[in-house]
Amino acid sequence: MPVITLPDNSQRTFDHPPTVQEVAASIGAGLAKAALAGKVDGKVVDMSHVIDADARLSIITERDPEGLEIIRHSTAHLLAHAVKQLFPDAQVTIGPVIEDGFYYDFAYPRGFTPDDLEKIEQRMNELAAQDLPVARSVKSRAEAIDYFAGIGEDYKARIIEEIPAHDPISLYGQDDFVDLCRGPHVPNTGKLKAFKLTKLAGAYWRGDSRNEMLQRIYGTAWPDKKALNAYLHRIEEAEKRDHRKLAKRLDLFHIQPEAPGMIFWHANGWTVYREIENYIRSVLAEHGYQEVRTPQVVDRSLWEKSGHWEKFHADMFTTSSENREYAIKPMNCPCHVQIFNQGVTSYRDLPLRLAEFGSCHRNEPSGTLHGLMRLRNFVQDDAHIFCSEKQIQAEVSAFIDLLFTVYADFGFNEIIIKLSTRPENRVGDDSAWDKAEHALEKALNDKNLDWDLQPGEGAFYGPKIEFSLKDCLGRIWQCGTMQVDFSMPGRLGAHFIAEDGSKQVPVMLHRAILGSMERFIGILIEDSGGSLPIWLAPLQVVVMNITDKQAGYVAEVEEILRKQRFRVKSDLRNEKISFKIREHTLSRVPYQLIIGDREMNERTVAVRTRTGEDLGGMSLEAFQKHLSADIASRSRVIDKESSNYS
RNA sequence: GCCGGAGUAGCUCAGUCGGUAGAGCAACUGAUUCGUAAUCAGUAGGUCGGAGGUUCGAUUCCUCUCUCCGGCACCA
Repeated sequence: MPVITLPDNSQRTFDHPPTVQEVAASIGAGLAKAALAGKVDGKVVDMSHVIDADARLSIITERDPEGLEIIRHSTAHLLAHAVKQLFPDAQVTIGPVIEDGFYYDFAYPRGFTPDDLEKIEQRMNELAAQDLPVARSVKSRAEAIDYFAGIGEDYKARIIEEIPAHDPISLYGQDDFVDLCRGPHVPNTGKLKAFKLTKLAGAYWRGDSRNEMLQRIYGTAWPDKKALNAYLHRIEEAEKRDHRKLAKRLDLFHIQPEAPGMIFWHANGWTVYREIENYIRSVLAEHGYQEVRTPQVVDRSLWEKSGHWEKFHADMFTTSSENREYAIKPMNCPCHVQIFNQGVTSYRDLPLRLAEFGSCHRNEPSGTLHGLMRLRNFVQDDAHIFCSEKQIQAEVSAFIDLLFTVYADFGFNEIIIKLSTRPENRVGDDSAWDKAEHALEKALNDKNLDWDLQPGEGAFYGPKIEFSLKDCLGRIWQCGTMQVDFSMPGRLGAHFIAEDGSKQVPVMLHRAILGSMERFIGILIEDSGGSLPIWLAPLQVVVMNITDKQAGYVAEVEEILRKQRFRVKSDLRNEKISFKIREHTLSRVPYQLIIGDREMNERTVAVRTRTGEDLGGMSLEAFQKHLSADIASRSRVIDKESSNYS
């Protein structure tokens, strides 16, 4: 009879192969009640699972990560159950667990409405309250297909057809609802105590836009109401950091319908932009790049040679004049090759690093536009490194180091790295792709970085490493990139003379640190909640008087700071000091100087920060020193708590 | 592009038996000169995203369209 070893290494024996439920009950009634599943020799199984051999067992409750995942998965089933009861014509498809929740896709001729969502959630609550037992059963493939086809669940039948023939098909039933599922699931619906349906969306069947669109319902589920409410509160707070909302409050930029996907930068936002651009400029100069500038509008023939016209045509804006057809550049690379072609011929000139803050236009689909994150006109901190094959590894490696240094200056530590390999739609032969993919992979591994592979996601001319950051709601946006391209230089006639006198085609590395200036700024705004680090803050210091008497001294202080190139403004309005402080705190001005009779007479300033800290009185010289040091360190003066707007 | 939702004053929003629109904040004017997150009073401000249609009459009903928001697909 099986010997069960528990996590504390105690052992239990049974006179028959017990279920997980029985073992849990033998340990204690409380645990048996709290149990959601078992982990047998590392594999998560249902409570009803029979243990027929010696095994290590741990009981999973809602406190375990696996337990939470089971709750979410079972809640997805509960959702499908409720939908089938309310809308019998709807067909179920898939319902996986995702970060913080789950979704379920349904095939239904009309879209669900927000009203439907409420009814469905109501029904889910009723079904959970009934504490329905959830039972697992196993069918053969043929039986399962027959079963689902028989009840009109064509999508499920199609899913089963793709499961390898020898795998058993497990079904989970609760009340009148049966779903195909690998499991495991909670033992009964009463375990599902805290969930909420969050949004409705369309989603293509099997994620392919050539297929029909299904109705997706998203939801979130937690062990208890408290955790659910904490999650909802967290999302609410995160939404306040939305860069589009903060842009309005902080007067950074706007977008209007006449120019969808393009930014009208206001003075405040443009100050941030310029600071970042100049910072990158200095970094590039330090690392051996030359900045160049190339045309916006270029004849079609160049795009044909580069391959863009064929592979990227739908994404380009075109225009014509005097019988010539042009494209507004979607990328800078072909233009940089033109500069390379103007002179460089010797291997001694390589690697040649050409950088450009290149303004690119791409005709992105309307549904994709998203504030600063996804635009039709954006500027890349772009550069192309022309080098020999031997130099690739060192260049890629140096770039990765540079990128991490820069990101650290902006305070980003959590960087998501992915390697995207050859797509279906591509130029260049496979041996070139082999080399390019290998070079990138090696660079990542040499640095012991964690990265994920994204097969088929590379650019049409080469594979790429993507460096991504998350926005306030956890959406991932690609920022930096490094791409190895063995094709384009050759297509555009680039070559150099090697040591041995032979004519060779250079390799081209496409790389960007921030990616799109706009997107990076968007992320930065959300990450900082609007409290941009002082070196980027549009306004660094505001000087305020308490009464009209001090106006002269305030103007003097302002003038002194302005002459030193600090971004400073005075606020001489006839308002109470607390009113002014509130306003400038809400607009996230890092330093607020308060000047009353005392400061005026002593020729000092009283310093308050946007986080509400009172630094007390100090001489103007002392403040200037403090300010300079703060700016130079690029340290981030961020208080995420106090950057919440009510 | 596809599915769903939304578009009312500078901002945040109210306004469903269809009868030419309201609030708070901001702005402007006046009073107040007040030391660390909102002083008081008054004034002004809208072709209700745009175009058609139904109607005696449309912010409200219908159609088309633009933009935005959330997803999907695509991508920096």
